[in-house]
Amino acid sequence: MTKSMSSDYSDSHLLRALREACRISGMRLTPQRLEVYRELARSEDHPSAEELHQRLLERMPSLSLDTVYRTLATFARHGLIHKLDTAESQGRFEVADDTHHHLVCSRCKEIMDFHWPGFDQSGVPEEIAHWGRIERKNAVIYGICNKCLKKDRTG
Amino acid sequence: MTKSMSSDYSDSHLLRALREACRISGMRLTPQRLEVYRELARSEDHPSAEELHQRLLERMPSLSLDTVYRTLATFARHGLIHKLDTAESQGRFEVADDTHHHLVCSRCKEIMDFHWPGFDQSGVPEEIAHWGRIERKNAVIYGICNKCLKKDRTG
DNA sequence: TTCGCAGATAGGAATTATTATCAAGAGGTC
DNA sequence: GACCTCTTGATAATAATTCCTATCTGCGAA
Repeated sequence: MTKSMSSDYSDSHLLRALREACRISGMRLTPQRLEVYRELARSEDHPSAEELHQRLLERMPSLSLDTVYRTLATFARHGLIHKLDTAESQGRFEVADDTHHHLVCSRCKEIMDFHWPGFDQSGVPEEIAHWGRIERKNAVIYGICNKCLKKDRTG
Repeated sequence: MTKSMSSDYSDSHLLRALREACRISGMRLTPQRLEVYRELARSEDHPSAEELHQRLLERMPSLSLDTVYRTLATFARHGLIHKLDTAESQGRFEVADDTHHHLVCSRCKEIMDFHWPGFDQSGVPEEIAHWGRIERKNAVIYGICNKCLKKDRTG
């Protein structure tokens, strides 16, 4: 959807981002990391670690699944990739009472609820108006909470 | 946050919703289900199946973890509760290239990307303006895609 | 260019989360 | 109250993810 043409042009632009991130954060650019990143960048779907591993095995027969997991975690930590937020998660639950949204601290992982009537009342973008029957919509906001920010400063 | 006072009043209103859902869908109202629901309703946090099970063991020492899992799945199927959508999921990934959002078919589970500049450009509600440093926000829309709707009609 | 080492990898084993199986038990309708 | 079917508990099985450790390597310093 998003990256409808992963041309050489856009590939290299993503690879530049990767190199840049490595340089800045001191993260090493290993062949494994490069390949994981390229495979993910060229994927039109939203693969799991397992799926990426399968796809990469042809090119890198010795690549271990664990490395894929670790690499993805590393990339996510540096903001190069996102883990999707779409339930079927490793379950956390709440009663479906009033509609609200979630604020997640990416440091301490605490989840806070908040209300957002403006969002609730807005429709959905034209682009998806004819996709099917819409049932509900939910916003998730990520950041770092004051508690964790303070720890940074003092600790 | 949301249910700041789980008073008897609001408890009973939720329990009514549960009874009603049971009546409509033919789902049986067992003591286990009642307790799982009540415990979740009174929880201020967002417990996992494991956590709920722990909390309930005091009251129902013979309650099995499996039952908690099954009950939560049943409730979710009937829309009585939600599984949260906040990453730390059972990983699906994508490169953090352009910002986009996700459309999930609750029937076939397919995930589609879409763009929503109006949402991207809107700020965040006053309520959370001082929570900490906001890094990004993401919308997830649930529904049933045309493909699945069509299957319903023909199949 | 070469060297050294902190950080990265492979491979398998261990954990953790979740589901399936199945016999026994209990809602709810008549 | 009896019956039928859906649920439960216990245990086993599977899936997803992380740990362990010996070995290797990217890359900054010399």
